[in-house]
Amino acid sequence: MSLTFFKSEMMSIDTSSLVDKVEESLVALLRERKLGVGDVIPKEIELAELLGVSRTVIREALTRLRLMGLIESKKRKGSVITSPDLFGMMSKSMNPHILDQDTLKEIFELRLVLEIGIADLLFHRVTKEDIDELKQIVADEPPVTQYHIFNIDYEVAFHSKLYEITNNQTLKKFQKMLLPVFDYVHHSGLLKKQSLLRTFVSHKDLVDILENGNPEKFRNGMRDHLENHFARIFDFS
Amino acid sequence: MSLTFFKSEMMSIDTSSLVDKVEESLVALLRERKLGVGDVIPKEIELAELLGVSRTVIREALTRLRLMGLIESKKRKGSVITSPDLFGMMSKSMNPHILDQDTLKEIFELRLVLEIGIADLLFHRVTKEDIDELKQIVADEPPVTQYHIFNIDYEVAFHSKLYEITNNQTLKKFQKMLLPVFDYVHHSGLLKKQSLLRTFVSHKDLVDILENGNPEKFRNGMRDHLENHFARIFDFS
DNA sequence: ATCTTTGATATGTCATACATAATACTAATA
DNA sequence: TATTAGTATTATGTATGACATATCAAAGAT
Repeated sequence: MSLTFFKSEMMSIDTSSLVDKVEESLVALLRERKLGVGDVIPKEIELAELLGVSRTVIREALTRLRLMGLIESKKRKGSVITSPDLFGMMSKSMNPHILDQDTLKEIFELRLVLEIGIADLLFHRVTKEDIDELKQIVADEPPVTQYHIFNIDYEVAFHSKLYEITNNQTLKKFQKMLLPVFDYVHHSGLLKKQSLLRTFVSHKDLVDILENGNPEKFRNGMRDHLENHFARIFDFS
Repeated sequence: MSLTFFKSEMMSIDTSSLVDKVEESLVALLRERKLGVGDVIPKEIELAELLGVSRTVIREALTRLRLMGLIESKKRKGSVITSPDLFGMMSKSMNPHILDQDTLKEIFELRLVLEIGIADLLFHRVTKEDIDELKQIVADEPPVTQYHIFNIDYEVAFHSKLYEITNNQTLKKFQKMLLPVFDYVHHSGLLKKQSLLRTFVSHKDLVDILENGNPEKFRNGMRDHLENHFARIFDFS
């Protein structure tokens, strides 16, 4: 037998634990039985018998599903299937103090990408009320000084509202999760200091574009509005 | 005592389970002790004693951390802290068959947002080799017919390469995770059928823009390239 | 008929024992 | 001496049984 044979054999050895397999089995089971949101799944002991493992393993597997937001467990009632919260879990590990620097910077970039990319969604879904609300937010902002020192609260309020307008909950949750990281990176020494070269497209300008312009203009406006951040990214390396 | 008193009492009752608390305690513990990637954490029994709970509870809590990608457990060695894989967990629940329709559509949108938003990253980081590779991919594609029936494989190859050029691993992983969902939504009856109105900006056009144009042109080009998808989204509701 | 109590039930927690795999240590062999 | 084979140790993985607790439902009291 050749060495490569052994290697391929080695590679194919199942390194997953029992719980891993049970987890898969459970997901498969749910799909098989076409169980949807709201349906209760068999109780732990039954599952243990069905799959031929101990309740401990079942419980660990169920814990994972619960963690994924796939099920919710209630005493006496059992576990019911719920619509998975994609970001519920993720947000727990989205801790700036734990993430490494590279990832942090990448998340910073990700936010910029999103803000520019949502232009079309915005224009298609924005309402008169949204425009009014944005105007109100802008009106409440302190006057922009020459040095463009922005208040993080107003910054968040404005951009959060934009995500809201997209009417895309997934996107909204995603942004909410990214926020603390963005804030952290912004204030940490991870990126080059702000250059403050010139005055950029303001929030007010963006609202104007959203009201009277088109997606293309908005993308360019947003790109310019974020120039400060982009400059910090690109200057770093 | 008034009713509202009772109500507020009720509300403030901690509904979280022991495991929930232990989980928080553990994360706090790690941060407190300033444990970084690679450090081993105390063994399960020690943690059980330290926090005054059974090993079962500790294990469930550790399972969660492991699931978050915060730690890795090895027999005999114990558990060591790892750099959390933000999307490792998420990708498990990113199962088209499990997600509800609204979320699926939102993810579909998310992909479009990303592709348009990455223009600046692309232009800042693209190399001559990348351009060549893209040209090669395009050259291998079958001729685009009038009806714009695209082959999903070539589609994926091209767009994946774009994400690669951004040199943003987080973004890349994110895209990889979104792919199956996008594919699923594309083929499912969730969205309106393709309208096939006209010929759009092709992959080749995009490469040209990336080579000779600027971010703004690329964003517009990509927007046009994706017009088909956007039309399906916006026509739905 | 309504409220209270009680009991049944399924998950939550605990304790213990054993299995398994990876490492460290020891001893045998060249 | 160095290398290998075997053995012991150790921490996680799995199994089992017991009890705690919360919730629902039915029986019972008002």
